[in-house]
Amino acid sequence: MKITSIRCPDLPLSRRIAMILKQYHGQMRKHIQHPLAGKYYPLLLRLDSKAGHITQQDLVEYLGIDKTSMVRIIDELVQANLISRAPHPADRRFHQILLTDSGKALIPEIRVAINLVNTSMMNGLSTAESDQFILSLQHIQDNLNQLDQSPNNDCLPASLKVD
Amino acid sequence: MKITSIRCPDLPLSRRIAMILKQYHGQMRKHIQHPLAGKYYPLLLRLDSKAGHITQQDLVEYLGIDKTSMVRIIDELVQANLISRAPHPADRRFHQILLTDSGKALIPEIRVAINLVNTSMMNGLSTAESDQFILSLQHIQDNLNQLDQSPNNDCLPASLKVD
DNA sequence: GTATATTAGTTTACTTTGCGAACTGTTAAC
DNA sequence: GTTAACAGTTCGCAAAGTAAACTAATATAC
Repeated sequence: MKITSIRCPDLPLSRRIAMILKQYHGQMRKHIQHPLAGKYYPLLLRLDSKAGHITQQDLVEYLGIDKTSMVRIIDELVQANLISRAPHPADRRFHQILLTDSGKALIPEIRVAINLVNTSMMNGLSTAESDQFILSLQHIQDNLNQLDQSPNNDCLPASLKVD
Repeated sequence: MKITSIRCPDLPLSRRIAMILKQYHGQMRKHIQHPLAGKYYPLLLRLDSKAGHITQQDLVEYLGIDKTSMVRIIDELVQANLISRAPHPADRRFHQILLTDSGKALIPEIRVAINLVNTSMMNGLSTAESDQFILSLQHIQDNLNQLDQSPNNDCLPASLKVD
């Protein structure tokens, strides 16, 4: 894949965001040696920060992916010996998902990669601007989540919607 | 899907962007009647704005998707009578992709939906803030594109992986 | 001018991913 | 104890990306 990055001033917002996301993932994969870690670093980070109190369902909600896909991912990571399933002491329906030592060993590299990619992509923005950018992102996410939850007069012909 | 939007202050940037993108697409689909238009509105918009001078390869580069997927999408849209393939007068390898009248008829609704979703998601941000947000997005995209193009061994924390 | 290489688009086959439905095992509600 | 709800699994399907081989048309080299 060589193409990319024709200057497109009239790019719709969603296209721009999608391209950013794609590039971001590509950069992360480039800067993390272990291919599974490059692919599933948000999951591994989550396991690291919430050590021992994460179930598959938690991950499904946190990562916003399908539970059947989650089973596949967990299987893959277990087989690669990066994580393990353990029975939950209080409720045997749950599986605790835990980082193995090999998994934990990957965390520092992941954090380095995130810092590198984040600072690279913010290059040229002032700290005030990049801070504001993050805040706006959170704000936008909140707005969209609210839209999603409101019963939402599906498709009003034109500009009738609440907001 | 009921879950979503657990407050995750430590959400990695890529996750946050991915969730925004997902929600955005969902909103667009909700506000555009025609399911194909809801799915492929960036393509249709592109055809509208560059009327008559777009080939499949152009769209592949613009949208950043695979050329075999592009064939499928074009086939689907042709069959739905929203676009048509026409031979290029100067070079018969090219196919001009054109909006049909039915396709053109969808454009206003798409523009309304984009305006609606964009303003909804920017709700609560000042105009200065949302302007700055768009600028930052463009800046970030440029930064990531440059990273992608440079041969890039920036920081090899571990063993040198050229690519 | 002919041979070769390149390009746009297509086809085929493979893989990945998400999703719905049905299933097991476990806990909660009554 | 029966029933409902939930976590996780399995299966089958559909959508979407990828890679390789292919056709047709054009460009380049000689």
